[in-house]
Amino acid sequence: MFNKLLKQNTSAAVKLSRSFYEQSTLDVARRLLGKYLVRKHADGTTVGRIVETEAYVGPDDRACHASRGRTPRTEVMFGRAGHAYVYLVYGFHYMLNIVTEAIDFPAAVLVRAVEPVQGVELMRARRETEQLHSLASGPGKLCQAFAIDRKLNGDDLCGKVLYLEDRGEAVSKVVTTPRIGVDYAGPWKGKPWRFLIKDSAFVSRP
DNA sequence: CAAGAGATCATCT
DNA sequence: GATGATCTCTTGA
Repeated sequence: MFNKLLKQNTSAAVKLSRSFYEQSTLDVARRLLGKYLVRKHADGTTVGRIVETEAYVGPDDRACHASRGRTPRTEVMFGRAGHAYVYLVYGFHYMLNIVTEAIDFPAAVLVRAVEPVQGVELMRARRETEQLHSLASGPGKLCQAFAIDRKLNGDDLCGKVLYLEDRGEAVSKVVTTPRIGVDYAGPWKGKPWRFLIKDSAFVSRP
C-alpha cells in the first residue's frame, strides 16, 4: 500500500516543456505517443492518451500547408515551437497541430487520435455518442470531444489551458504508415510519417 | 463491410 | 472559383 503510493509519487505527471517541441518533427511525432493531452475548460477538464500522430515537415513537404508559402494562416507554423496550430478543414472539422522545431522553420505534428482518460462523460455529450471508441479516434472527432476550435489557434502549450503531460509511460511498440488524406502531395504522399501505438483500439484506422 | 455522397467554409488563386 | 491533414450516413453486396 505504502509502496504503491510512493511509486505513484515518483512517476507524477510532468508538463512537457518548450525544449521537447523544439526537436526534429519526426522525433516529436514519435515521442508524443503515450503522452497525455490535457484540456482545461469551463465545462470541465478532458484528458486523453495520444495514440496517433502525423508529422508535417517544413517548406519542401508538399503535404505541409507551409509548402505553399508564408501566409496569414501558416504564420503560426513559422513561429516558436510548442504553440497550437488549429485550422478548419472541409468546412466542418478542426485539426489540432503542435508547432515544432526552430523559429522560421515551418513544421508541426498533427494529433490524430487519443484514448479517452478523463472527462469521458463530457466528451460523450460533446460528441453525441456513447461509443468510447469513437469519441476521439480521428483529428476532427478529437477536437470536438476536447472543445478545440480556432480560438485556440496560436495558444501556448506551455500554458495552462491546453498542454501535454508525460506520465512516465514508455511506449515501445510503434507502427508507421503513410499519412492520411494527402494524395495530392506528389513524392511526399508516401512518406511513412504517421505514427501509431501498435494494436491500440483508439486509432482512426489501422 | 465497402464505397459513395453530402455537408459547408476559410483560404488562396 | 476551387479545394481540402474529415465525418457520418446511406446503399448494396
